[in-house]
Amino acid sequence: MATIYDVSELAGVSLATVSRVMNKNANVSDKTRQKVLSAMEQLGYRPSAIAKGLASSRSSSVGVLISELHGPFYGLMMSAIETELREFDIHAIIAAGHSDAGKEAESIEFLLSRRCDALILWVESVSDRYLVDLAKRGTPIVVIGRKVAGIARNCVSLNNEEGGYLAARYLLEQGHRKMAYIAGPLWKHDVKERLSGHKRALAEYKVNFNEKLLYEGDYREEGGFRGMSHLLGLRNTFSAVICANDEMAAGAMTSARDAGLSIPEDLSIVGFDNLVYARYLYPKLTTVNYPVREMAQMAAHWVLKHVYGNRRFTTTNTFAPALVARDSVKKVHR
Amino acid sequence: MATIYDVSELAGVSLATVSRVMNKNANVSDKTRQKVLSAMEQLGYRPSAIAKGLASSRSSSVGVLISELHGPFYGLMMSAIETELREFDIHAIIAAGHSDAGKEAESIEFLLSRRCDALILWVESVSDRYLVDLAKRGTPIVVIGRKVAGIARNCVSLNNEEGGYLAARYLLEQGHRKMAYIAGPLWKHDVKERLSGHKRALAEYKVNFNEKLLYEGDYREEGGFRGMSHLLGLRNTFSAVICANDEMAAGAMTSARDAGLSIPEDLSIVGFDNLVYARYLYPKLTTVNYPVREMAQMAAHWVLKHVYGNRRFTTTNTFAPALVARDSVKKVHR
DNA sequence: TGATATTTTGTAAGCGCTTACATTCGGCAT
DNA sequence: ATGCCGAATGTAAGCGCTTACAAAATATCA
Repeated sequence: MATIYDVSELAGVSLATVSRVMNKNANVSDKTRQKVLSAMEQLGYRPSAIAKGLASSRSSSVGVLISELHGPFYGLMMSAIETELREFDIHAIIAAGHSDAGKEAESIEFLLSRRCDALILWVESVSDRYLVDLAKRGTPIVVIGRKVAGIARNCVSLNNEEGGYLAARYLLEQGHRKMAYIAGPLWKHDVKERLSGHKRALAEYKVNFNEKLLYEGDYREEGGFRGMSHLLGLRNTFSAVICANDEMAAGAMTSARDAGLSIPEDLSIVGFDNLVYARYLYPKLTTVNYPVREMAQMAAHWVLKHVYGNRRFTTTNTFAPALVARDSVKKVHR
Repeated sequence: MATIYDVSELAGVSLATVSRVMNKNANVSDKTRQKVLSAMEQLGYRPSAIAKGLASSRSSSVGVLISELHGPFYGLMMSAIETELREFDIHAIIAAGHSDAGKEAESIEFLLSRRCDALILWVESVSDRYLVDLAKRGTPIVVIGRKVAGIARNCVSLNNEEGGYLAARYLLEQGHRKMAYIAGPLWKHDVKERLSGHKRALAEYKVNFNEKLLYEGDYREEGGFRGMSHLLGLRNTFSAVICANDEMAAGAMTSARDAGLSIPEDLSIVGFDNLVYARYLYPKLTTVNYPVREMAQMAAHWVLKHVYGNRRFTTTNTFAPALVARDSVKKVHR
């Protein structure tokens, strides 16, 4: 592969000049620029990002850590970040944390060893403390989906509590009083927040929260399926179930149907996230919108602004959820 | 950030020795190794992947190009590749090609400039010729999901024709004779192959292929939705529709239902890919399995074996689809 | 026209590692 | 002691760029 030396030789100029035209930087006369450009062309020259990174201590890459590389939620997030960054020739180096503190930390170290200029992190297991310390280590970080005290300005988060509240309130408004709740893994921050919003709405309507009707799922279809099966096996009755995310809602619907129930006639269901496919489920899922794309873009903009000095962006730290009413909830007359 | 110099100084040894213990290479006495290790520990030293790459002309990274960063299909692929590679401390640098020849080529150049040790490519728009030339440029490549003449040994592909055949034959066996077909973008290789397998099955059963009942979709829910709406508006009748992938099947189901049809009673549907969520659709989708994960792993193994010299892997180039019968097809008695 | 300001170009010293080669160190046979 | 040999360690030359700083070329103006 051709190097900058080859180019400089063929063009009959010095190294520095070639470097200058590459970086469209300084003053280079048109004549030399042309010579260099055509030499590059002839040689099929591609600058080595590696050498460039070493010399400039700028890797033009930002590390992105998410829980999983698959899944509609992270997929969208990743995609949005990549798109924003790519426009500025910044590359996203993507790693998975698998919701495990050890792996999350390991992935972060990995990204750091890659000398990323900044890190965008969706982390669930690592402690607030760890993140605060990390932020001090020099590489700028932005935490997405979580609000960490002490580095709040580096966080882009959703008001999950409000989301949980909205879902429950909607159901209450529709007349439901007995509802089950399929949560995500209870140790996760957002899971707890959604649940507490849920309880707040119940309290507001003076209805009791029934612990028996709470199931701890896994945020995946499978967990929703099992959760619903479990709930249906109970002696308690309920007219609606709230799932802490859409994937579990999909699984729950399948399970309910397997049990012979029809939705929403026999049972109303609400999800959370508003994934693309929520509107292709049957019936179309009523859910709470999680503005992932916007948040991901915001994280990218933060980096573009604070790390790469692009002044055109303004940043916000918190986002609001919103209820999206579709067909999976029936109004009940009491 | 601490460098190798800092470590060597603190440990009181030379650069080379530090490098040796990092690479668990040559003969280093236990005593020195310990000194070095503890110096690293003290300094919180992380070797710079960048400097290492420059010096060794090995980046320990492989470029992965897929069409989109989101979407269940690519997500799974990416995830599987990353998992396999990571185990050997090789990192995947992921880029999106957006099914556009220009962007695909650009992304490839990008990955090349990053000096990836190898490339795993899911490309749809770039020509066979381009790929053959690319393979000659030095960086080893493996093409996934497509069989390119001339570099067949570097390809990991699925027999799409067979998949199309299986879907159609299944429907024929169930007694269906009038079927519609919602294809993907017709310029894509796999789309054409699936369609031709479809036609082969029809021919075998002496059933005419009705061009009117062919709709060109976009491989996404949206396209399936529109395709179904279009087909239902036709004067022709049909008892089943085959969608060239599961996402379109999901959209098609929604549209059919919006039109008041129930599935599979009024209309049978078959998908392709067997995405995770196929079994959470209602009714559970009958589809053709695409062994993405296995294929992705195979691509990773190929690289591990041929590029990084890991002899433990054996490689296969072609994979077979298989029909997964679930609930979206009704048997018709004729 | 000559002196000075301004552009344009070149020189060379890194950036943080790897690695071929040279050197040193012990241990052992003689 | 002497000499040899393999193992352990050190030396130094890159890898392909960037970037002060210096030098040369050109423009500007009295």
